[in-house]
Amino acid sequence: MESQTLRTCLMVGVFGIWGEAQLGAWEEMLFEESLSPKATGRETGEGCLRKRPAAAPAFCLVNLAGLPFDGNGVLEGVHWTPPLNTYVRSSLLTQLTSQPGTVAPGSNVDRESEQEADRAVIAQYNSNEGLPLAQQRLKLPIYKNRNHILYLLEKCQVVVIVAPTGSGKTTQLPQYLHEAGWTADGRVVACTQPRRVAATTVAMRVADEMGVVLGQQVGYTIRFDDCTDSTTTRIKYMTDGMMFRETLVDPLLTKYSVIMIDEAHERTLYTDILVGVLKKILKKRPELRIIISSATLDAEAFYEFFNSNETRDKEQDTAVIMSLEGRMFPVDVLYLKTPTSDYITSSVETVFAIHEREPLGDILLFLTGREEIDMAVSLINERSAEYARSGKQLNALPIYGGLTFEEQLRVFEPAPRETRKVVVATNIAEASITIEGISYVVDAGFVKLRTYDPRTDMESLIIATISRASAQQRAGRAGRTRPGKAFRLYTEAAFDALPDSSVPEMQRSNLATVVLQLKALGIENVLHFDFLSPPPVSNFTKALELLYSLKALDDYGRLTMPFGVHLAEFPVDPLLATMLMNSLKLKCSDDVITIAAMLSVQSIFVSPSGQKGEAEEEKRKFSVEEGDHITYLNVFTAFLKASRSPKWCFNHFLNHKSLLRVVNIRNQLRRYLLRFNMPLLSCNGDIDAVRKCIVTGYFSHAARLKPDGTYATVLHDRVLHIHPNSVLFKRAPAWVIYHEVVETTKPFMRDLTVIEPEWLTELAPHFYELKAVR
DNA sequence: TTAGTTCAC
Repeated sequence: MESQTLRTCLMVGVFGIWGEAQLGAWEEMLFEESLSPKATGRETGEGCLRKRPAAAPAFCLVNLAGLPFDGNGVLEGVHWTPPLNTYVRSSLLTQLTSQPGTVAPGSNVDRESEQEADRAVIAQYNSNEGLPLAQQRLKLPIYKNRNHILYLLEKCQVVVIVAPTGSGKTTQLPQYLHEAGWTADGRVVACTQPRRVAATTVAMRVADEMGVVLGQQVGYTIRFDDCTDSTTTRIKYMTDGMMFRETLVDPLLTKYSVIMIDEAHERTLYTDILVGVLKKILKKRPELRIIISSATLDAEAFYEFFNSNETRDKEQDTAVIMSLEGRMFPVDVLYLKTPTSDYITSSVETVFAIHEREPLGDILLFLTGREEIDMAVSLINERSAEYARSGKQLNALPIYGGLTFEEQLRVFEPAPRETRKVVVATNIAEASITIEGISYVVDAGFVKLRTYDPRTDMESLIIATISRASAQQRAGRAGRTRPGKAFRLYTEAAFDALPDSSVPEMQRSNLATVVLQLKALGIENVLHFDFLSPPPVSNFTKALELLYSLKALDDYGRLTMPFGVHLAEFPVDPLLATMLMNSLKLKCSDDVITIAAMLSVQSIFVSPSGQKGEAEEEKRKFSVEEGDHITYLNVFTAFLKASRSPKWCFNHFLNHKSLLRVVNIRNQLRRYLLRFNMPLLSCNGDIDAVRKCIVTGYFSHAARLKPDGTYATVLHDRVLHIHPNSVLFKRAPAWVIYHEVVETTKPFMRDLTVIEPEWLTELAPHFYELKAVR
């Protein structure tokens, strides 16, 4: 039935009357913390994240063309003296003065580069390679601090270690702890990493150094890959997400004697949650030791967060900061004398200026996204043709997350003789991957950042200025193998005005998962949870409302049994998990886990530049008018029918690795359903059952077509557009539900399914009601 | 007409 003829529209039910006052009342009534009875009283910082205007020209115009660098032109040389607090500065100074002798073995694995953990590790330079491992260990900068660190750990519950990349902290500290007896009596030393690749490669390195089999005394745990032995493993590397998962099983993490949170300065979501949870655990387990390892800033914040000494006697501090030197070569930093308004042009000019004036060495250029990178790459390569006769060519190569693994690999190949390599990268080259041979860094000073607006539940990608910590990290990329130079496309004054560090992910995220998992951990009063940087209250309000509407929380804000408890266990987004939980009723669990797994993986469809037309054509073969979710179902079914063939994927412009990952995730989700006593049921062609099941999770993400061709959300009447990647892009269904909204140039709905409006009131009567318009 | 980067046994 045509919905408009019903003369009805859908109205928001329950949540129209919900305000923050109501929530406040909730809070007083019922939340009680199970781990620690003491509320902190810490204020939550609402509005911590301010949106910056897109592509904000922080600088005004200057033309760099052909101007020399050294003193008499636009760029002036400034030695690297970042305005840091004293202990960090002292460590940096040692770093600068330390002899550029060798590359620490630890640094090889500190920041490995790879797209998937199952791929071969990219080989990196290690001038100590000829030495036996034991001797290499003694050469590390951290070695001379070994006993001091161990002493501090005896004395204090928390040691904050400030150590730059290459100090050896990640590989050495857990070994020192093991040697010093912290792993006696079956106890385990753990070290968490923000990235899967780091966890696996560091574990391999350490197993090597200790001469043991990986998975025995030394192991790692990441999603889908537990390479540990419950009885023999003493040193365990793991992702921070996995460590948090462990708290759900063993809230006091009793088997660990020391937990090291590595790369804490990155302030990822899970790092921040863990830090808060660990603070609680410390109160219950005075014998537990925590090492927070941070590359640069933030050390003071961690120290203050953990130090529970209320006297003025420093001797009674429960936390201490210790700084270590790194093993890096000096990097000269040069700033623009006057700002630029066009950082892309400026960056290209700078690349050529380096090429003409500086000795051999590759260049790494940081921009914000694919569009900018592709433009810069073609500008550089075009102009480089002019150098063809002189034999001194430039070869520009792009790298960003959206490229296939093979395309990414190209930046690791050494440039041909007489050619200088220019790697044009997103933030991916700041921490995730390391390219050897880089001597010059050009830093435009911007990054694309995800932000979250709780009012509309929308995420946006905005271009923002980087932090000083980021700028420093980027500059450091020039000094990995020999002294280098960093050219910052902003003034020194602009650098000084940058924030110390970027806003932690925790403060710019949808908190539904965080709230759900904290509650599963027994922390009822999530608003008063002791966060290192508390998120805005409105983000919590939104998350609590959402979980209530999914029926994961009851009227008292407690997890419902068993629904909410199961929801928290699923390693997927709560909306997705709800869809899975409801799939039994609608008899389509077998199909819905496929869809959930497909949505958990990015870039199923491949669209190589130059073959866009063919790729579109192939995609159309799988497309159905019901929308993207059912299209994904088609793709996966066809993939299985084609026996998971890589060639078949290649021919149909599908990402084989992504689809294999889907198989993996799908199996994992299936295990969860079976554990919850939910048998796998196939819809047997009843696609409507699948669509309805999607609605049971995503009813709040409903939108309807307006006469002008745009869409409006049912909830807030927000204007939305169909994302160009959607199979529904050129169609105009009257009612849709969407998986997510991403605001780039416009607010786009990504991953859509066509629905009947009646389904909303049928499947979510607590949320929607029908109301006559006239 | 479009894409920062991660993570979850």
